[in-house]
Amino acid sequence: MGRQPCCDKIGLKRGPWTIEEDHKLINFILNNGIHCWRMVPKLAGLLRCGKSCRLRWINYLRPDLKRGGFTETEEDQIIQLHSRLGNRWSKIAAHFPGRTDNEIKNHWNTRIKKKMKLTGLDPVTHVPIEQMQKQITDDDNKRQRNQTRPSSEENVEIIMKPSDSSGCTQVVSEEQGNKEELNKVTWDDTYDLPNKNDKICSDLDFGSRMNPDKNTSTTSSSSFSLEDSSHLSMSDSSYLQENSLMEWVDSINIESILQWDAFDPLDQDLSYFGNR
DNA sequence: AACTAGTACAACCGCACGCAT
DNA sequence: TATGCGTGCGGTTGTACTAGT
Repeated sequence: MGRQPCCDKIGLKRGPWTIEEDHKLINFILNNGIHCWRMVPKLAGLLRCGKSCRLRWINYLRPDLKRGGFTETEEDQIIQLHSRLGNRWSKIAAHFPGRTDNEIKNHWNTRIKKKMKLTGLDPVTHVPIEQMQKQITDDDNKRQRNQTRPSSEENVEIIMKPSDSSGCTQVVSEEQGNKEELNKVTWDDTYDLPNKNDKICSDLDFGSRMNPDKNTSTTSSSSFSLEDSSHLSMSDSSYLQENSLMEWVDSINIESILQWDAFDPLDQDLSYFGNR
């Protein structure tokens, strides 16, 4: 029997999120934390699938996100980590608190790849392109001479590891590479959001997320369509852009939020959240 | 001003994994 | 052991925006 779809897509909204949806999601998570993503849209009153909510939260709404462009240092670190870990963006992102795997992946594909090509490095292997072409030619010659199938040795996954700051690489085993994944940062704290609410709110600058320094109109407008935002008055818009989430959260009528307790089928699981 | 190509990034899709039953 | 579920991950796509002509 095949796998069921993650959610019933009929009647669910797709595409860019509106401010209203963002507010509902943030509101819900800050008040209840995250227990089951599949239930989040239902309980938060969103016509989205849980997966979409999770992505929106992790990649855009999470309070501890660091917005703005990558620094040279960060780019160098990404290159080094990519040479060790390959396209394992979540592992790479774990070394950059406040950055998401999606963000790093996008930055890699749009900027760093090109930058590396310009400097003569292959973005996949981190080996100088000339050297790689020579290697390919050598391998082809070898194969033609041997006329045999590749040995199992050739199927072993290798990781290119920078041996020094110059960007030269060396080969290490995957096991060795994994051992070097130190200081891994996880986002498990998210699950304790109700308890961390104060800290999050105090650290948060919602205005800067709505109006990131890099490209003010781009990021905010891409999160909701003009059509969606057109119903907002000027005062609404400036409110959204200039006030912190703290103020916004304060302005919420908590009683109007759908409570977990109101969701009978979940009664047993809801004990997880304790009494609010 | 209008059009086009390029860029950046949010969002989606499908698969894999871990866990519970 | 097999199956189903929930979630995480990486690849890809869609689209708003910008720069160039």
